[in-house]
Amino acid sequence: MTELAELNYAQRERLAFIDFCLQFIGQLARADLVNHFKTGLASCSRDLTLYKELAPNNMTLKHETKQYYRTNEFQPVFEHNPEAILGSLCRGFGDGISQGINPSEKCIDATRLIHPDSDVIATLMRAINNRHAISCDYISLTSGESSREIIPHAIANNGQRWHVRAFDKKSKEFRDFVCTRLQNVTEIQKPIATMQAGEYDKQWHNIISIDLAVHPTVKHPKAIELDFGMSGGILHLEVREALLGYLMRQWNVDCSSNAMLTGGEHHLWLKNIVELGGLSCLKIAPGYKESE
Amino acid sequence: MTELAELNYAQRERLAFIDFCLQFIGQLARADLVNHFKTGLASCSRDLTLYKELAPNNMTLKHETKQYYRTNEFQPVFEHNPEAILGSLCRGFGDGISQGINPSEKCIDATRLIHPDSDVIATLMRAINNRHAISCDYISLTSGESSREIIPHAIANNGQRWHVRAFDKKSKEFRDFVCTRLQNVTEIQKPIATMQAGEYDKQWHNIISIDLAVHPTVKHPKAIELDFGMSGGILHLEVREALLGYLMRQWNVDCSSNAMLTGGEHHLWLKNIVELGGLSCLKIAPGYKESE
DNA sequence: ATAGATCAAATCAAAATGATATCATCTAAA
DNA sequence: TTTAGATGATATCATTTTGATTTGATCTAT
Repeated sequence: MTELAELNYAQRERLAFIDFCLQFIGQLARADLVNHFKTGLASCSRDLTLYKELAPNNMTLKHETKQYYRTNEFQPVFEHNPEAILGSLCRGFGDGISQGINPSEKCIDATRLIHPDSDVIATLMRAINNRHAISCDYISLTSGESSREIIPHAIANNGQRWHVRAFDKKSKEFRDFVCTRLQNVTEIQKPIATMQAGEYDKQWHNIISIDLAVHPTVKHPKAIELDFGMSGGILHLEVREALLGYLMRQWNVDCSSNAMLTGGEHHLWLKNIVELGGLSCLKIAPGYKESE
Repeated sequence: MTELAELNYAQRERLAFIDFCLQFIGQLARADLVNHFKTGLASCSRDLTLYKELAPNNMTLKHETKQYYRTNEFQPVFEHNPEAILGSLCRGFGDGISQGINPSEKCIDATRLIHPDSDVIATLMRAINNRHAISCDYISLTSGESSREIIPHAIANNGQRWHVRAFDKKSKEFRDFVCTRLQNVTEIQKPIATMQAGEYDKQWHNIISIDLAVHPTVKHPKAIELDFGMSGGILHLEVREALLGYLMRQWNVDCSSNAMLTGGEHHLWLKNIVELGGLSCLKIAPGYKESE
């Protein structure tokens, strides 16, 4: 009996592809494998035979259409990560290499309007890994353009934009910089000062426990419980302090102390806001009042 | 001279991995390849030699650290899609198969709080491909729980949730259903009526041209122009009518006729709102007034 | 009935891979 | 300073995987 673990990387990939197509498309022909992996026809037959050996009841060949079909007894051989599945469906699989783009008409991801430059990302990531500073020109929404030296230690998406978390030499504190607003980014090839390293970014490393509850104005709370996979109407999360405000804004979480926001767009309420005490990061959160 | 196109899928994948590591991490050791592809050490040496042949100036071996380093003359051999890059960095590459999860500390994607069940997605996708209806129990925010038969034709992410676009037999029109609010989903194995097919979903197929402009209240418009890659302060988009409202809400686009919203959270304004005429899909858009 | 498409299975040659041994280079500990 | 240990390169050979080709089966469409 063949075991999955015995197989090499390429073979497992092809079997995973078969598994995926059956589960999420329902059918599969040899030509699909040839197209995707640029492999020979004979290989496809072999792979299909191998898959049948691993999961005899997962598919049947219909000669009418010359395709394999998923059976009702289908049991996935591979665990497919839900987020990754949706990504693959949207992109039309890509080829695993350059993520080829055959965007699907049937699975459409949210429109991303902000696309960081990949050279900027590359330079940032290398600086992060090398523990180096970068010099750049930054355009702030409040103060406009200026040259900066910053020491980045992480990149994060706040739901809309990609930010880089970095020590800012100008203000001498850790801050967020929007990746698309960085220009002329250059890695500075020398060691950084100790206190500028990511380890000293308190707000980044401080993990905050929050309880999100269904907002009391919601008429059918079960819908929201299902959305967020809540048990007992509560979603418990552990969040970096530096990212908490963004999260609240992204999910439109009512951060008033008594869930007093109305308007219908708030599905969630930050239940333990009072216990958390004052947090400057919540300034941007819906309904948050600082002086309480 | 070896050409990229001559190589097989597995080899190209490994070379792409080398290329990616150099560009986005800056360094690479044989062990990284062994870990990722579960390959033999000798193979790694072969792959590295092959990569050197393809791009002689992209990396140098430093014996001090026994690693290869990206040179300043680096020219990527593969085109890496920006969105895919960030995904790979966040997930710690995965293994291309089950998208193995070694979440990175240095690259953090936005927190997804809503995770559609992969069996639901699978059933929906198969029904879409097979042009079949499904039966399910749906919990609506406004009207609560009910059994439905719907004919799905696409899945879309509206920035927060995954929706399925489907003909609803109950209301006899095309509507959006939140994937996480579907329960007991079953494919109905029989042909659908003509008018229920996706081709007849007018709002889905109607493509609307919109012009987004930097909101007049923004102090440093260049920051926003950079974010959205605008030329001349305008971002032109073609959007499905069915998704337009979500897009406006996702990006907080001021949809009032004269960009009258204040508050600082609006970076964009829908400049050609007047030309568009009344659109019911904009009901949920910030600042939209129906009777004008 | 027949041509055409697609699948399966078998065979053989070519290519890729894994295992192993030997050597080189550099670091870090003795 | 010397030496052990880690990691890299390279070469060789056996094994495995893959590609190409042929033959045969099944079904559709004409």
